[in-house]
Amino acid sequence: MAAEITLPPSPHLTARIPAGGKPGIALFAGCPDLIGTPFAYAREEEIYGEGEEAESVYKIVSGAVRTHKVLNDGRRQITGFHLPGDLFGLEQGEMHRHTAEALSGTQVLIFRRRVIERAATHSAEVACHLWAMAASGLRYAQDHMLLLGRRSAVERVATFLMAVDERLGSTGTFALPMTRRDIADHLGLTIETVSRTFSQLEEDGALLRTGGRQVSLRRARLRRVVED
Amino acid sequence: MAAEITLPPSPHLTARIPAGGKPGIALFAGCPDLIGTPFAYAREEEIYGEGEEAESVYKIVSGAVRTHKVLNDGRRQITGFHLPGDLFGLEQGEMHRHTAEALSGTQVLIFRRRVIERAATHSAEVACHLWAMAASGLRYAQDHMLLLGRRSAVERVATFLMAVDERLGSTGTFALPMTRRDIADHLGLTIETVSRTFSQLEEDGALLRTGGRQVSLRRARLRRVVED
DNA sequence: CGGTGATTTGAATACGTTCAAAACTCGTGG
DNA sequence: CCACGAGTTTTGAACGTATTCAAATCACCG
Repeated sequence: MAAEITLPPSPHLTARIPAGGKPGIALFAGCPDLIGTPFAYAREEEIYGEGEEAESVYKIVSGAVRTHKVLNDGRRQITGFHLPGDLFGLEQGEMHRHTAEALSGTQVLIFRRRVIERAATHSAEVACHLWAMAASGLRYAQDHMLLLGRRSAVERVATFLMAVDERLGSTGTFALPMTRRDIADHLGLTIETVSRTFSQLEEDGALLRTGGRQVSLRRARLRRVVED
Repeated sequence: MAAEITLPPSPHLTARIPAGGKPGIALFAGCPDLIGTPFAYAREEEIYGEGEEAESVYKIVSGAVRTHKVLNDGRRQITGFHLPGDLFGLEQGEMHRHTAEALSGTQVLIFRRRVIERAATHSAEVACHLWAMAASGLRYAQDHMLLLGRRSAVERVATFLMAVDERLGSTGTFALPMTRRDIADHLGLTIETVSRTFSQLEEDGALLRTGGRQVSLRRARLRRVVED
């Protein structure tokens, strides 16, 4: 399934690339020696699976990726969505602790984990970068724990929409890069509840749906829903 | 409230200290230059608050600590419990992103964050330690996301009991160091649901309660409840 | 334009919550 | 040593939010 051909980049996300300057092929801004190999995955293609040996680390050039964990009966928790510029698959340990799949056609740069790890043992700068990455993931995960443990369905969906808007450039109008199922599995809800909540938010004038995944947010109203 | 006197260490937790050898006063095993100052907190005392400047990092010598986040209406999510040998309060950034409080009388070693951060920029070893800490926190948080987003009340409580047992030495019999409210706020439940779930697990023969917080686990049965 | 998968909507159900009160623990003082 | 009292935990009953099961509608790709 993996294709080395260049896939057409997903239209709603590529706009972000220039925001951080050209992504280049280096892992970190100041580390020209950590070079990645370009690669591409098709929509819904698995990039790596939970339990596999963590050989590679990925940086998104275009497209979008989800990472998740599953229980043996199929219940799934999406631990994160990753957009252009984001790194994923960076584990500290030999194994991947979740599965990664492309949401849409996705171009990445692939780095060898061993090389990065070795660089970290020699360079405090690289190691600090790795620390920063892990710390930022930790902040996100802890915020999400609060959302999953203590927020209602409307609050979860409203929070999610505002977060996606911000990561997509804060235009207030965008196409969601993921399905209702993905949203549900990220927010700890069912697709039906997510759908009903979208409808409710639309009735309340907190958003507008114009066909499919396209949404326009009324940010002030959404903020009032979350209210913290 | 903060006291420099030596408090009697909490009896159910101190047994763990020898497991990792004497904790000493250094932050990491191989870094004798990062020295901590002993300090003690009383039961229920706040160690630091969300939003405060993160001046210090703490390593527990005896006792136990919880860290949490709150919404403005009081809903609380406990992001972690910390036992002897554990580090907490290590942020990457100027601010604490949660509140830390002592569960019982707790002795800690205090380190200056600035010193650690500066050491990290010079020493790849220190920086790698910090990465390892953050990565281990991230693994825990992501596992907990799955629990909060996708597991039932019984599964959450059973998972929690097994995890506490393991951290307390895998004896199968111990006193829970935290209240029902703390457990509830960690598992995204109410105290009533936690209590009812304990009762149900006892009926099912998965555990035995002998007064207050003392429990004896039937691990095989608990494992069957979680079943993954 | 047809078909397939995604999304929305509806009705019934279930799980966990809320509100209320009883029972139990444990520290304190008589 | 026992009794008291405050806080914690347990139990009960009614309720509500999100889930489940089912079906209709919509969007998009060929």
